[in-house]
Amino acid sequence: MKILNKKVILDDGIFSSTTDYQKILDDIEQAVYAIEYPVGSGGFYLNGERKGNGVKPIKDAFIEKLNELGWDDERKVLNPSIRKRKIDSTIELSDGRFFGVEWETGNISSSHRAINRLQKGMLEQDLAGGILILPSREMYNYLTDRVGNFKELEPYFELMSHTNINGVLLIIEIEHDGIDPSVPSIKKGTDGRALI
Amino acid sequence: MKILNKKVILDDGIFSSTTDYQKILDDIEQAVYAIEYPVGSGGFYLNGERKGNGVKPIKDAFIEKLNELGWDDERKVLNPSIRKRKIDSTIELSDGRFFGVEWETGNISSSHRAINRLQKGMLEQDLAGGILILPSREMYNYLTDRVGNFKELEPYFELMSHTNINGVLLIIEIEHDGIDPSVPSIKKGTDGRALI
DNA sequence: TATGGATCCATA
DNA sequence: TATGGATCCATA
Repeated sequence: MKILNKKVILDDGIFSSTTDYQKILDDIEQAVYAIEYPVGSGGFYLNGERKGNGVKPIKDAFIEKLNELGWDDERKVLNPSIRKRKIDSTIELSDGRFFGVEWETGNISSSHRAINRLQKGMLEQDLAGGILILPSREMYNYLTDRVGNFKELEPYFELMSHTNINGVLLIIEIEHDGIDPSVPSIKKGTDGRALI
Repeated sequence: MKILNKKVILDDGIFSSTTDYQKILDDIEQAVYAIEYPVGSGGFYLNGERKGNGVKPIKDAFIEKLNELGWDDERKVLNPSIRKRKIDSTIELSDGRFFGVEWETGNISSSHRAINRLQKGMLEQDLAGGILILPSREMYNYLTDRVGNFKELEPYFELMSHTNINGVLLIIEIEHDGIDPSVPSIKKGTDGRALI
């Protein structure tokens, strides 16, 4: 899997200048690039059937990879305030706050909620920042109809930036490495481990 | 149908002091209270089956009533900029701007998008304000699972207020008048006219 | 019971 | 093709 774009929605320049933040970006890149399909292919290939691939296994693979890098998925996290926020994956920072990542697999409308969930955590000082990861519109063509995608959320980026909430908020656009008609469709319920 | 609550999310005190705004609130109240089920009962009664009632006919009845009061549903509106915004119902103001109303019937996550849609219109100066109408949690119990409801959006109200966008933004909580096991369930696809 | 999601539909 | 919706599922 590859990263096409990292769009900065909010950045007050403070947390983004820390080494904690650099480590977070490294982890995210590593986890995205680690997602393989088929396993061992050295890349992420979809079979080209439009609306033909389920999204959950891809997300599971990413979250599992972050777990390996020391992050906590929403079931692992112990801090009560963070646990209630039900953020896909979080990591604790040197100052006791957290950083949250959402990998969007629901309907595009739930991408609006995901951004709100991250901004709410920032506004309430639990989060130093957050990242929402979305498929490109090109990748979206091969996934479950109406799932969140970068292009469809783009018209709202300016609105989402129009606030004085402190911290860093990014939206990262990802994409498959190519189409390969010989690979099977990714089905709903497939074990995410199979994609790392 | 009755109104339980009018929550002010944004109000800069300017548009909210106009007679245009008073007329808008009157129209909304009139349209909500005009929704009857069964027709002629003088109220809005649900049959008490949990998750048993479709929401579209209720919305259709409300939008049709606003049309009668001079508002434009998303298919009627002619102004190109407003038309693109796909707001459920709008009305043109004395100053050439518009006011928008969304009656939420989709998933709760789409209520986040509906608020963003209204705030975007306000930020871009097309709208002087907007209203989102949501069922109470009590009413939600009898509607399609996971539809937008006031209580579930409430934790986000403070975040939604945390911006300096000009104009008025309200969230109105509505509720049925009572339960009557003798009335039929409201089914998907039922003509909204039947509920006015 | 509460909340995030996953999926497919309708219409311009 | 693009966008808002409508519905039901999974899990804590």
